[in-house]
Formats: sequence, C-alpha cells, structure tokens
Amino acid sequence: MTARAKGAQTVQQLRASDGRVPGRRGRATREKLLSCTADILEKTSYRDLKVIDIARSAGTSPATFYQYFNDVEAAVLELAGKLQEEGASLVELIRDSFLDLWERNRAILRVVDLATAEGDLHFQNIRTHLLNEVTLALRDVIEGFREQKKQPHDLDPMAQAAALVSMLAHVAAHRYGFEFWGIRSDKMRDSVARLLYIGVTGARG
Amino acid sequence: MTARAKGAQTVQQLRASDGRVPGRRGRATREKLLSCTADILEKTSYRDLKVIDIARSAGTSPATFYQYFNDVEAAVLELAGKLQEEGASLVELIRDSFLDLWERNRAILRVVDLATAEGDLHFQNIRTHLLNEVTLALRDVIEGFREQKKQPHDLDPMAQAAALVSMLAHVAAHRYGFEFWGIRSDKMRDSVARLLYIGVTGARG
DNA sequence: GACGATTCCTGATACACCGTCAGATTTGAG
DNA sequence: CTCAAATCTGACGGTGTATCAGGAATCGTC
Repeated sequence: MTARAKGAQTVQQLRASDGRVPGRRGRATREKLLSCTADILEKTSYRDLKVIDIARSAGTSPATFYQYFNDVEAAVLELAGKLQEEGASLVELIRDSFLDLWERNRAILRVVDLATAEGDLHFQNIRTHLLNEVTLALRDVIEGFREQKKQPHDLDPMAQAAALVSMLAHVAAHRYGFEFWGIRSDKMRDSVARLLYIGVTGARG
Repeated sequence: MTARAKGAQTVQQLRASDGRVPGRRGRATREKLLSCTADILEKTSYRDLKVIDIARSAGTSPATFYQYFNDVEAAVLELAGKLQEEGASLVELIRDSFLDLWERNRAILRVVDLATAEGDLHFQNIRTHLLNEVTLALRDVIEGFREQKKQPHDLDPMAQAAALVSMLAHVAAHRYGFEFWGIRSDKMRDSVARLLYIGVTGARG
C-alpha cells in the first residue's frame, strides 16, 4: 500500500517535496507533468499509469516527478482538484451539459469514482464538492415542490436529489456503454431529462 | 501496459497456463488464490493489488499464481465472472435486494465499473450480462405500461430502463457516501423505490 | 558580465515486483 | 514400489519505485 499524499499542496503556497518555493521554470515542468499525466490517463488504464511513463512523456526523469508530487495519486488528485473549480458552475449545466463535463474529464472522473468507492478521503471531498452544488440546488427546488404539495410529504428532498444526481453521474460515466446496448443516446437523454423533471416537480411526464 | 487475459479459462476445460489439466490439488490452490485475491481487494486499493501479496497470503509463491492466471486482472475477471451466475437471479431481487448484491461484492463490482469505463471488453461483457436481465425485465414492464398509454408514446422503454438501472447501480456503489451527506439510508431507499415505481409505471408517487 | 545563491534537474542507487523457466517435489495409478 | 503426470518453487533478467547527492541552469546584484 503506497502512502497517500501527505499535505495539501495548493492551500497556502506551492511547495516542492523539499521546502523549495518553485519559480517560473519549476511551475512549468510541474504543469507539463500534470498534463502528461492527464494525457496518459486518457490512453491507458489507471492501474498501468506509471511514474516513469509520465516522466518520459514529459521529457524528464522520474526523480523530477517526485520533486513535485509524492506519488502518482497525488498528481491525479491535483487534476481532480481542478475539477472543483469547474464544478462551481455546474449548477447552470444541469439541463444538458452535465454529460459534457463528464465527457471532457472522463479519464479523471472515473478515477475519482473508483477512489471514492475505495474510501479515499481526498477524492471523496472532491466528489462531494463537485456534486454537492447540483444536489443542493436540486434539493431546494424539490423542497419547493413539496411545500406546494406537489411532492409527497414524507419525501426527503435531499435523498431524492441524491438519487437523481446518481442517475446523472452514472449515465454520464457509462455514456458509451448504452450505445453498445443499442440504445440511442438521444433517447437516453430524453429518459434522463424526463425522470429528472418528474423526480423534481412531482408532475407527470 | 500489461497484457490482458488471452483466452477464456472457463469455457471448455479448465487449463493452466501450460497445457495441463488441473487435478484436485491444483483446483484447490487455484480457488485459494481466488479467494485471497477477493480478500485483499476488500482491504487495499485495486491499484495496489499485487501478485506477490496474493501469493504470500495464499501461502504459496508468485510462480504458482502465474500457473493459473495470466495476471492479476485475469483473477479479478474470474471473480467478476462468478457474479454473472449470481446475476441470473437478479431479476427477483429488484425490489430491495439489489443494494445487497452490490454490498456483498462491492470490492469486485467497483473494479468492474472502472474496467468497464476504461473499455475492457471482458469486463464490459460481465457488466452487461449482470445488469442485462434487470434492464430487460424493466424494459418489458415499461413497454407494457406504454402500450396502456400510461407512459408517453415517444418514450424508449429500453433507455428508460437503463436510466433507472443506472440510478440503482450508482446508489448501490456509493451507499456509504450518502450517509456522509447526512442522508438517512431508509430515506434514500424510499426515493429510489419511488422513482423506480414512477419511472416504470408512469403513475405518480 | 562576473559572482554567489537559489532553483532545478539527473545519474546512481537500493529496493520491490513482474513474469518465466528449469528442475525439485508431491501425488496417485498400476 | 515405480514411474509419469501434476504441482510447486528457487532463481533470474527486466522494469518500476522512491531517494539522494551533486551537477547544471537561472536569477539578482554589484
């Protein structure tokens, strides 16, 4: 079992694994390493993501990698963390861009999913924050409909919202899988939108 | 990138990596290796699942492991394959045991999920077969309600079923995550059941 | 533009795991 | 008991991990 990242690296001041404060060049190679990590993650499985490949691909040596990250997970964690910023505007995307966000970052998001399922707290936080806003926004809307008696009284708006977001997330993650089943993606989107609508408003399709 | 399992091992006759036909003892250690793999998968992350650990834990050597499996993935694949048999009775479990199936095999199922997302066909098939019956069963029921004009005419029953199964699968996979959000699991179950009911029948809660 | 200090990078290294093979050991049928 | 098939393992070359000390580039300053 490898050690997890020991300290948050973006909190106060960016630090290398020793105490150095990175300058222009340092940050550049750091970024390069990150983007190479993302690239490789697109092409190979998470299990086969190796430090040496990242380093090679970035035209540098493994030792350099460890200058900036404690291990591969730390790099992926950082990539995932960047999604949080993107997730801030996620609420507006509910209607039909939710799938696109997932699409653009599917390589990272599936690792987030796995790590979350495996109980890694770092990733769990990211996942939470990423979906939190959507879920909360949905909850509020559902709450409104419940107060209007359009939804059952004993319904928990947060649970309902979480169930709906689960559907969104899972459908997004397995987007291509459905085509394999002979399901047209526009039909899929229809069903998701419809269920979302019904689940939120309590109305019929 | 490691090689994927080359041939199905359970199709005709169980074969070791050379041409041997395993006997009593051989199958025993094979089983032992499998169960140890499952055990370790419970405790450590998929990424850190090492052949040497499995072998040690089974009281044998890495070389023995390779006698029976091409790589770790092959072992996990086999474990996942066993779920297909269990999945055969999955239809009956729709109402409230779906989550339990996931629970009992969560370590393996999350790997199946990841591998599926990463496009491994072996795993994709297992996932497909595992969820296939449920989805098909749901589809038929939905189809029935559509013919009764209880569901919109332009609704694709298969897509609708897939969306609902997505919700089930995702909720099951992240069961504990919801407690972290302060969502009571009985409320969660209520919402899922309700959405499932509405989604299938087209009726209101 | 030369100097020193700081930052950056890498070769070397010790260690761990992978995947393979020849050969030692065990099993069991006759 | 004997022998052949089945089973296991020690040993090995190859690759990846993680660390460190020291060489190379960069920057501020005079």
